[in-house]
Amino acid sequence: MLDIKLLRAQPEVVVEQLKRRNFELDLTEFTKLDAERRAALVEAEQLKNQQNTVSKQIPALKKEGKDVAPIFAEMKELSDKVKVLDDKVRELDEALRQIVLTIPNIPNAEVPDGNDDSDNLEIRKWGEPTKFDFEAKAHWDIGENLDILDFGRAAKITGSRFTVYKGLGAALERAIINYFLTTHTTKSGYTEIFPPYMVHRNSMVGTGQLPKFEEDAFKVANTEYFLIPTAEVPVTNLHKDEILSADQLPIKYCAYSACFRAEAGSAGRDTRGLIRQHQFNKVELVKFANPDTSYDELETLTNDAEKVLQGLGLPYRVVRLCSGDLGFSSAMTYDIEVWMPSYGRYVEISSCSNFEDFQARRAGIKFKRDTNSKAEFVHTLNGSGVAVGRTVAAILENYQQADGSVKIPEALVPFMGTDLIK
RNA sequence: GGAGAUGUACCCAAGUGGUUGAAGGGUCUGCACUCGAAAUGCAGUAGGUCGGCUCAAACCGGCGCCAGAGUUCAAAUCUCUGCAUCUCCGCCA
Repeated sequence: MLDIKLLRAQPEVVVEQLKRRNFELDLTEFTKLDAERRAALVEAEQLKNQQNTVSKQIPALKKEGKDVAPIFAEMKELSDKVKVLDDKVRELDEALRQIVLTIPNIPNAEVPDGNDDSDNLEIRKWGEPTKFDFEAKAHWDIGENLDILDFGRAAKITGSRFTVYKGLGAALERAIINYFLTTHTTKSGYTEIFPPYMVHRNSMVGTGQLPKFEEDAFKVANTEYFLIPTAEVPVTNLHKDEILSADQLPIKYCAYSACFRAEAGSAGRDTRGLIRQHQFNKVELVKFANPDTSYDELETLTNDAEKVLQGLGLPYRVVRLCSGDLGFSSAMTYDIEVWMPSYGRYVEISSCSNFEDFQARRAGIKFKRDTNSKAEFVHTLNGSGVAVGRTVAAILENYQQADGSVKIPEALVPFMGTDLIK
């Protein structure tokens, strides 16, 4: 959520900044409602002040035996007026909130201008795209040939965009989760969280999935709960409505969770294999940072995510998303893209973002520089560290052998108990 | 799922309709005393949020006793709904 004071004071600046992400912001309705709200609020507050003043005198007047009936009649009128005005303010508040909640974050100045992912800026590359002296297969074929992935039976028991992992396939998924969490907690200083997989509406609003993108989420029938699309939602909301102290920052959490996405609007895209599923596993990194250093924290967070890909020996590159490709809540995002031989290109495996105070304002997450200073919003950051299913896909494809077997990256062998799937 | 109880500030806790601007402790902070600390004394410890006036601060006002709705001239206090916690029962991994 943007600062309402900024929308008031410099609307033209906000409109200009949001054009960079191809978002046309029309503030006429906002400005009108905001002025109405303040007028009604000031009037209501003046009347309430009058109510309070008179109410305080009533016990004394009663004691003196004065007739208070005429005063009560007057106060009744006042009270009715206040009720009308309060209702009006409440309605306007809600209307304004709905407007502000659907305005995306302002891109950071360092974000390159652009329309879509073709305008993203490559920052660095690690490793070289894998070369094969035989005809390389796609991971869905490798997985089915080795009898470790079963898309057909997953479709039978649930539907499309689900996968059954079997045998060493299931073991590989589990080993990767374990390797990621172990690395982040022991090498990079993150505290592990295991969160609920369902959250209420307010949490989804706090991180920015709602109200705008409800169609992307799974809502649990007969409840007001949503299946989490990422551990970002419960983990960021851990500190909702809290005031932290500066010496706690940065707070660094990592969390494994299953993630659930409706994938509305992506019909026909990535229909084969593990790339785009309704349910997938992910280890997420989340930081709560002092605004002064949040961009340094974004760099280290991205590096922490890269670390696990380096450990697995998977070639990747890091791109800075252009303004048009930026997510709703983000001020700046680095995507980490792993080399996927079947696609013949790099494919997103992690998205690391600084949301600045956009989520913190929605969720009420603040900190104090010291005991006497005013509470300020923290900056929140997160990134995948990294997507597990896509890692399985990348390992199957990049480590496949001519005989159809797949070597296990050395770092995973202790977690797998074997160095080969055949 | 059933029955009962509870929800007041950083913590404990008083408060059954009006001068509550929420008692009293604890904690913490400052000051005094002290070489320093402890003890003691004094002071502060309701922050936050939304507004007004402002470059800003100061100042002034609205809200605030889990959340929301209601009754009333007036609600921490009465009523309803929801949420959370605790105890017991049922069920269950």
